[in-house]
Amino acid sequence: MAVKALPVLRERGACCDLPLVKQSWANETSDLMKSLADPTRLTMVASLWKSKEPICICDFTAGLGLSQPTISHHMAKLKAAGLVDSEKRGIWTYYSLRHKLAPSTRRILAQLIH
Amino acid sequence: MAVKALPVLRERGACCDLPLVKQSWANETSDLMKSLADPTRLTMVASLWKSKEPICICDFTAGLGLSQPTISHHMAKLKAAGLVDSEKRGIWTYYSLRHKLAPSTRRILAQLIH
DNA sequence: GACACCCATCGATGAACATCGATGGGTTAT
DNA sequence: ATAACCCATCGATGTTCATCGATGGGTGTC
Repeated sequence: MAVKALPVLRERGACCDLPLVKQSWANETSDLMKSLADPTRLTMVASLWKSKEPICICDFTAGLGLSQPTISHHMAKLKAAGLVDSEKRGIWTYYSLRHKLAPSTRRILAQLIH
Repeated sequence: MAVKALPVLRERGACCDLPLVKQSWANETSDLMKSLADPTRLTMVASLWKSKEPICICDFTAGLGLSQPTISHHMAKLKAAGLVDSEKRGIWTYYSLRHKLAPSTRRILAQLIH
């Protein structure tokens, strides 16, 4: 117990420099994460990503075992996040991945889904 | 208004086939997204990612303007998600990105942060 | 030993979210 | 026109989450 080479300063914020990250980036990215932080929405996005063909809400209600308002609610969140487009074909409203998706967002989804 | 060629089926789940995604994947991935769905935690992870040097909690409290319990709480979530390691050096507890991070998780973070 | 300090945990509070039932607009078939 | 059907919105409810203050265990310093 003779030699000690550990930092023993006792002032807050004096032990190292914290590289503060730009706040706008953190806010925007956390919004994207929030929209994907749900198994139902993740399954929706992954299905749309893989199918490359629009899918209507009625199929999600049948496939996921949730009520139609719930599915619609999740879709509204994905749409608010700019991840999906909606298109009305005859009776049904079809959803698909947004065409003009930001390249960074597309790369994130590519890593997420597979 | 003579010819119409639109799909007019009227049964749920009859218009297309939904490729159901494996549930375990959705649950695990949504857990990861949840741990990242917060500006404070995102800033923490990004700072650790860039610094490549352990950072102590006291610096986060000073740099982010939050109370120490709040920072500790967020760190506990990141640790529960397997994203960070903690190491005690003298007085302070230092946090760093987990060494044995899954390659897929590492790729996701790489796309997220820059 | 006595004190100062860092950090994790607990309890409480207020906000945000997921889910559902019910309602209503819009469209197609009879 | 009437009925049937898809979908979005609204209200309500139970749950989860973020934040803080207070407490307590460790660990150095005097």
